[in-house]
Amino acid sequence: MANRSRTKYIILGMLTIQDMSGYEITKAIKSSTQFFWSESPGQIYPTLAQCVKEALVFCNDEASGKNQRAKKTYTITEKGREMLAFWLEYAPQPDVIRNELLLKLFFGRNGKAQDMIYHLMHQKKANEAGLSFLNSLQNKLSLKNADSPDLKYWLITIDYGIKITEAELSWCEAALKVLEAK
Amino acid sequence: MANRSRTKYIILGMLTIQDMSGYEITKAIKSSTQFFWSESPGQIYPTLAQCVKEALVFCNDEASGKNQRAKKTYTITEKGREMLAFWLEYAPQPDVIRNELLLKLFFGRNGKAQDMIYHLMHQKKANEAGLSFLNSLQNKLSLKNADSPDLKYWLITIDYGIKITEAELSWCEAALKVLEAK
DNA sequence: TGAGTCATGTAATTCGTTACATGATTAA
DNA sequence: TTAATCATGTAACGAATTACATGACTCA
Repeated sequence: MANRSRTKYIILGMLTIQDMSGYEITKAIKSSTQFFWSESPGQIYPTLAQCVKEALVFCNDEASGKNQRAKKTYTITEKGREMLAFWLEYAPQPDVIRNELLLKLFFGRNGKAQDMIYHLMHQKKANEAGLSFLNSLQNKLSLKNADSPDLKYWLITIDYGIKITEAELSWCEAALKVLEAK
Repeated sequence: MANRSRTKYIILGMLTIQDMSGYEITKAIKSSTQFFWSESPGQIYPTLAQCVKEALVFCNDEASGKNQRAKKTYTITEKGREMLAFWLEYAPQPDVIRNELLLKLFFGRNGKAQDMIYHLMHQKKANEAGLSFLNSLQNKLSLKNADSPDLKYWLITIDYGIKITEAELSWCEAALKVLEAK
């Protein structure tokens, strides 16, 4: 089943916010969607080139003779907007879920309880850091984009991050209690 | 960076519970770890063969002359147990997180609000079903494995599922309120 | 006798990451 | 001047899924 990749759509989506270069798209993903969607640069650049070929985006080619590695920015085309809208209509496909911490815990009795406790403490700290990142992101976004039609949707995704991280944190604490008892 | 696959470890782990065939391992994964770890049969069989080659598991070969497709069961070896224990010590590696529902919502203003509401309602139903599955799994496991040293760990993973699903459910409801409010 | 499930395995293909190569610009 | 970051891109590789091929057993 070909074409299951959604790199194309995150690129198109990012370009609805503003014109960007491949590098900027990569950075934008890292700073805003990282907690529910990630992409590597080695995926972004070829897909971007493919989007140009399909006329979904337009390349504002600044390639002067001198600088071969000049920054190129991309603009989404009408066709690109249509493709994005079309994709949005369809039911999201369930993604592979893989959580190595859970897998280790599931087989935990074959290892040292102390190691499991250590893994959980590490996870707890990561959750605490994640929570403070999400809270500051929430504030920053709300202030900077008060008038943006995107804001409502962005806040929904951040709310997801916060609720899930809080739940994970409370699970960590409960699990630690179970393993530390006795 | 080779050998990042953890299929080997889930196979070894499953074989610490009891001897199983490849088919049974696949089924066991589907019925117990599916909500945090999945594997496809096309991954299980070759990895199982590899484990035999590395002497991590032993094949109880019932291959009589007649039935070429007889069920083969596998037993974990001492070396396999060591390998599993070794893996358990190490900090879990962060796995790729991909949530297409979130990605669609993030770019939601480029689509119809009604579609986003529909996607969320679908997710809400899936969470409700998941919750009832996890609750019955919790009961079944507790009764059937009351004396098993694995039980404590298994319940921790189920508790994760329940807490996360509940959080997702409450997020769905909150998000629906935001989007349905005019 | 036909459907469904039990059961094992392979091949093709896709997806995506990592590592590398290259070079410009900027701030200490 | 040198380290960091900005910036684009390719090649090699690995992981994993899907689809397919094969065939036995069981139950209605």
